[in-house]
Parts: sequence; structure tokens; C-alpha cells
Amino acid sequence: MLMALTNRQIAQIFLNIADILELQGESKFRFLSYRRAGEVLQEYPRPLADAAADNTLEDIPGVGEAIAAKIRQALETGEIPFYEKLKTQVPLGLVDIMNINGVGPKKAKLFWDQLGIITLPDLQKAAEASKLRDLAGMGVKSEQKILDGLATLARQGGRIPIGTARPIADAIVRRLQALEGVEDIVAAGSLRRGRNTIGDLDILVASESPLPIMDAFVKMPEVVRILGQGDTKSSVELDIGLQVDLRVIPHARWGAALQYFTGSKDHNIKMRELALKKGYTLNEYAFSPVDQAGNIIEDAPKVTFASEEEIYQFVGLPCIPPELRENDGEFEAARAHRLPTLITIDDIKADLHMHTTWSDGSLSVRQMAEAALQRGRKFIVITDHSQASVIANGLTPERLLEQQKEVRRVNDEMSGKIYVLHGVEMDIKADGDLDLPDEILAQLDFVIASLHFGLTQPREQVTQRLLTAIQNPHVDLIGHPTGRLIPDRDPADLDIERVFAAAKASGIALEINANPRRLDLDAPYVRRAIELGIPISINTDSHAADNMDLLSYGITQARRGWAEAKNVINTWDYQTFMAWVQKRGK
DNA sequence: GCCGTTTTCGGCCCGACTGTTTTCAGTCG
Repeated sequence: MLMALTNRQIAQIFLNIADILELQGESKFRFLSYRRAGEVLQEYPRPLADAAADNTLEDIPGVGEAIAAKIRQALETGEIPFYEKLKTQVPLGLVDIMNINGVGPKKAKLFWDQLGIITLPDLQKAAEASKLRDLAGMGVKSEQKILDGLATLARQGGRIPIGTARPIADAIVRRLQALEGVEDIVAAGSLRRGRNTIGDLDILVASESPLPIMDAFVKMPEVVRILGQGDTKSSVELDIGLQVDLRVIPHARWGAALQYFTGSKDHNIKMRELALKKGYTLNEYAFSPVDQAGNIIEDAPKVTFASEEEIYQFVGLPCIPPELRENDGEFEAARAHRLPTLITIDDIKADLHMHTTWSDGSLSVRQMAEAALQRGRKFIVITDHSQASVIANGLTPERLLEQQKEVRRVNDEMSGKIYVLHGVEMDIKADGDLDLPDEILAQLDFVIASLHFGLTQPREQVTQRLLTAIQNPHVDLIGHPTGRLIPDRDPADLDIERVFAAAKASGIALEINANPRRLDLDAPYVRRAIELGIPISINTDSHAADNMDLLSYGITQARRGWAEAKNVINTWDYQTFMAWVQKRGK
């Protein structure tokens, strides 16, 4: 029996193919095609088997005839002969070696050819034995840089969650902002686009005097290593293994710089192509007129802008919000004037998922209501855990009904300043049963059903559990549907299209859990759910007052999923919301 | 290998910094 390859596994194969082809000196356009396909497939929301079945593989951007054929091979046989052949020509360990900062295809090949190095430990040993410094183009400094890079890789191992990165970025921004000569400052890059995880921080500063700012930057206390320091650009590594890049530019060129350093890379490539069609080359500073051959016309004036809006306007487009800049349909939508009016945090009126001291929260019902009121919420639902979550002190039916009295009392006490509703976050048990009987659920204002255990069950089993919950008429929302935790727990292996189909049929809402460790649903799924007309709900799952401030992460995720206010039930007023839950069979 | 408001063929984004070099290749974002 063949084990089906996941989208991510197939994507990784294409990324590896790209690295191997690059190392072999293949045409850059060829290996870049494989890399782009790999990157796109990592994010593709549908199972590739489904796309193969309905013949839409080649509709995926970056996937043409050749790559579609290879995806089919992977799905049908579990391997791609072309990839198997490449692996006999180039050891796969070289792909890891190319991931070291400062080592690219040329160096990796050099180490392999000259010293037979094919794994990270091989490289470590050779560097420690001072064997790298005598190779052509190498020296003592390069050798040390590789040892540093190996240490970084071991310490950090990849991207960090946005919930960790954003506070660090905010702190750096606040510190640099206080310096003389800083006219403007922003954290750009994948942080500004709101990605779930951040590879490194890109800080952009507008100033006429970069040097003192660079100096203060590289001397920040948490800096353990200076990776580079130039006139306009510096890079450092922080104690937690995070790389931070600083760019300083004059304010008159802020627009192009901000656009450029926000990315994504693919989005920017597209922007430059659009500029070229208008007869300009675009870099991080300005549009420069080019001649027929594509050479910059030296004496022609360059076009600079202070705002991003003007950059987009110059290529004939409305400004594309940072969260959409992934070259994933946003240019087509912009050209057709069909960009979504993305939801903002000000659209949110309610938080429908929160815990109190009745289960594993740290505040009372009353205290949570006051904290929510303080943050401008118009209504909330108290949704403590149900009995199966023993560790979280989950509620038995008796305690749940006991709690309801308190919730009703608090609602009265708040006298309309904020409405406090009573619900539950009910477990979908590992055996597939729901944790509370229908006659209890029927007495609640709002019911969330969530998977907390058995997340590693086989696809059919875990999917069926969610379907059971979705088809129960008392359940209104599926909480954190895939159960993933960033960065350490993979999502459950759901047949997500079946989940969506069932949700669509039952009219249930799906959650974007705003906690930055969850951010579940992920943005591509949000976009797909919205396409299908499934209501989305953004909630903080708060266990304490300050958890409510994590809402912005959920909003960002919704925006990345192209969500408008109308797609999100938390934007409804109290009466509309109550009418919806009552119509659902209460 | 992908792709098309100039194209189904002939293009395919751009600059900063480093380390090793005497003018630049490699790497990165």
C-alpha cells in the first residue's frame, strides 16, 4: 500500500530539485522555476490529488506542463524519477550545506569536489581542522564565517513564530525611534505581511544621517554578532539566533524602499516587470527610465515617491495591502479593481471564545467581561472547557448549568454596556463522540466544538470526528480547526475539502484562533473557506485579560486570507448575531 | 521550466556587502 505524499512533501522535493540543479550549474531560469513551484505548492490549500483529479494542476501559478507531470508521478507512484536520478548525481546533504548563511551552490560544490564534504558534520570537521581556508577563493575569515553559520543553524533551526518576532521588532523600533535624525521607521518584510513565522527582521529607517543609526543598531545589547555593516545596510544576529537587517534611506525615497523591503520577493519581481513594461526599471530607490535595450538612460530624471500608494499608482494599480503581496492573484484582482476591502480590527464587535476560572482561565466571568468592555467589545461568549478536558478542569453538565446562572447575573450587572453570553468549548473526544449531550447543548447560547486530543489519528478517523461535530445542529463554530501549534505541532491530517463541504452545508462557522501559537485556520484555508461562502469567526481564546490583545494577530491572518468584514461573524451587531444563532436551531 | 494588454518563442528583477581579489565572484535578500 502506497503512502500518499502530502503537499508539503511534494513541495520539498521541488525545492530540493531546485537546489541540486543550481549546484549543477543549470540555467538559472530552470532552477528558479522549480523553486517557485515548490514555494507555491507549500501554500496550496487543496490536496494536490484533488487538483490532479479535476485537471487543474496547471492552473496553479508556477506549475506548467512539466511540473504538473512530475506532481502526477509523485501522487501515483510516491516518487519522481527525475528527482531520484538527481539524487544519484548529487548527495542530498549538499542541500543542507547550502542552507548555511554564506554558503551557496558554488561553495558547496567546491567543498564537495575538493574535500568530499557531503554532510553538515563533514563540513564542521573540515572547518575546525582549518582545511577550508586554503581552497580557492576561501580564507581564514570565510572559514570562520562558516563555523558561525553552522552554530547559528544549530542554535536556531529555522523561522520563529510571529508572536515572538513582533514584540522584538517593536522593541527595536522603539529604541531606534528615539535616536536623533530618525524621521520614520517601520518593521517591513514578512513581519509586515503578517506571515505566521518570520525568517529575519527587516527594519527600515528614513534619515539623512545613516551612520550614527547604524552604529547604535550594531551596538544593541542583544546583538551577539555583526554580520555586515555598510553605508546604508547593516545586519546583526541577536542572542536568540534571529537575524535583523537595517536599511537607512532618505525620506524622499520612502515609497519605493518600503514597497521593496516589504516584499514578497515574487510580488516584487512582478512589480519590476510591470515597471519595465512602462519603460522604467524599479529598484529600492526609484523608477529609472530605460532605453529599448533595457539600459538606464543616465541623464533622464529618476522618479521617486514618498509613499507606497504612489509607487503602485505609477504602474497603474491601486495600492495592494501588504498582507496580499504574495504574487498569488493580487495583481489580477488589482487590475480588475476587485481587491477586497480587508477587515480591520475596528470592525470587530465580539469575542466568541474565552475561558474563566471555571475551567483553566485566570479571571472570573465578571473580570473577563470588564476586560472585554475596556477593549471596546460589544458582546462576548464565555466558553469554558467541557469535562473531557480534565487537565483544564473542564465542566460537567452540572457545573456548566451552574455557571450559566453566574453568566446571566453578570450580564444583568453589566446592564447593556456589554452583553455576556453563555457557551462552551466542547471537546470532540478521541473516539468521535461529542463531550456533552444535545439536551445540555440546547440550553446554551453558543457552542464551539474543538479537537484537543487524537490529533495524530489517520485522516479518515480525525476527519470523521470533525464531521460529526459539524453536523450536530447545536454546534455553531469549530474552534482552531486543524489543531496545529506553531512551531511544534503539525496540523491534524484532515480531508479539508470534506470539512469545508460539510461546513458549507450546515452553515457553521470556522474559527481563526488569534493566538499567535495557533493562527488556525491558516490563511490559504481562510481564503478557500471564504470562496466557498463559509462564515469565519476570529477569536482570542483568552485565558487572561491581556490575551484579548492578541486579536490583532487573528485580524492579520484573516487579511492574509482576503477576508472582508462581511465574511466574519464577529463584525455583526448583537441582534444580528443572536438572530443567526437562533436560526441555527436554538 | 514558465508564461503572454507587444510574444506559443524568447524572454525571464536588482542592488549591497564581503572576502578575496587587484576588478570581481559569490551570496543574500
